[in-house]
Amino acid sequence: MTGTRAARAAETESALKEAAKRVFARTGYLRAKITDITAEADRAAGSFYSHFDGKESLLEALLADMLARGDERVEEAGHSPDFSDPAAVRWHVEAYWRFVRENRPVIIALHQAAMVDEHFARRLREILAPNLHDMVDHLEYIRAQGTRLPGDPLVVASALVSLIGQFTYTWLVGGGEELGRELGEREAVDTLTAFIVHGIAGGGPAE
Amino acid sequence: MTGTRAARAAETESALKEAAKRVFARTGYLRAKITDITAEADRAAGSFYSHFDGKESLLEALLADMLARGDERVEEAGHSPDFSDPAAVRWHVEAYWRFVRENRPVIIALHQAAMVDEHFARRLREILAPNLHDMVDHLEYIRAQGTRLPGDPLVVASALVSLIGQFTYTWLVGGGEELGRELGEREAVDTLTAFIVHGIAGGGPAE
DNA sequence: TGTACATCAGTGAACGCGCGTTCACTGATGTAC
DNA sequence: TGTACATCAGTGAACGCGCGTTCACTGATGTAC
Repeated sequence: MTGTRAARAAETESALKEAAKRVFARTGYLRAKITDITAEADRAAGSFYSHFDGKESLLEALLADMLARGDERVEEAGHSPDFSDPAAVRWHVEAYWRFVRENRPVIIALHQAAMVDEHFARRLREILAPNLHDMVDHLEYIRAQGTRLPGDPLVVASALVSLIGQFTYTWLVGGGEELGRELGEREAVDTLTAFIVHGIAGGGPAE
Repeated sequence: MTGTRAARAAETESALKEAAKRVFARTGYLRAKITDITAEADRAAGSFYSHFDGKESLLEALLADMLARGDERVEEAGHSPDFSDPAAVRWHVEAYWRFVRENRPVIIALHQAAMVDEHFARRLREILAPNLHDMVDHLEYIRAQGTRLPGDPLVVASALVSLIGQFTYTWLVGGGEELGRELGEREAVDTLTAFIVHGIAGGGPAE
């Protein structure tokens, strides 16, 4: 029966990826040793190199998986460009919050890799760029409708991305234990949405 | 003449610290080798250990310097607790922006060290905590005045810290080249201030 | 003021640890005839 | 269907590179008398 070998290899590869995610979530990407990952996956050290060239190539594979799942999602969900509508803002905030929660280990790894490796710094920017430009479009849309923005659309968009990105990271990755409480999705999304809706449109209509 | 020896040692120690800052700004903290620092300072490798126990102890010394300078600053500058006044918000935004700009290498190093070393993760939180609690106080103040906040003061304060911290990091440390433009202090502070003032107070007075 | 000795900052070659990576080997699966 | 051989996934001990850290040494500064 052919295919057993390939199946065994695929199983090991996936075991290594799952193990890597657990190790990244526990120890972080930068501190994770190859042998930590193979041990967690119950394989010998050498096994790793039948599947990946190194830790970077493993992370690249995890990114590909994550983005593939993310893309399916985007297909299904259309969203309103009208940022004066709180529901449109909420859609973005919620999508990002869930994305980070569901991909915590890979997000952690990518952030850490980006600090040390120019390749992953670029990769991180590439991944965030569409989101940023989407925001710029939305902001230009409401400006055309007569809303006075707090600044240049690109600068305001980068403020939105900074806010949503770092807030989410703080509570979901940092865990928020250092802030002495937990924060549920509902409250997080509500607060960010209200803050952003008023923040970008609070200047009222331009005269 | 006594004191020459001590002076020489002090000069080397400070040369190592200055060199470290240049290396951290160029290569980052995590990638910086001890010998990169000693070479940059024009000293022999072994010299390093007459002054510091290792890279961590060097960073701790740089943090102490930074915080000492920061504390002088806080002494002189009183600030208004009334966050419905844009000037009060602006004061915070501007202070943080300048702090990061003036301490870029140490900020970079601290962020990177915090990713890998629990000690520096705690240190980073400790350094940001007073700022966070100051924000909480200001938010509770305006809420007592009748402003309806977008959420719980602690959560909103963490949003403010996230926004200001990440926005500043993006433009001053990332350099913003990836966003295709430069951003001056004036525009940065104006935009953040307007965004925040409306974001926290845009809900109007509570009924 | 001079001499003899002690101390100390700085040097840089050498050592050794940690960990990524290799590679000869095993046992199982697949192929040829 | 059976036998002989080839291929391949996985193993884990061993190798070796990079870099932090040490340490015997140098020359200058400080101290004692």
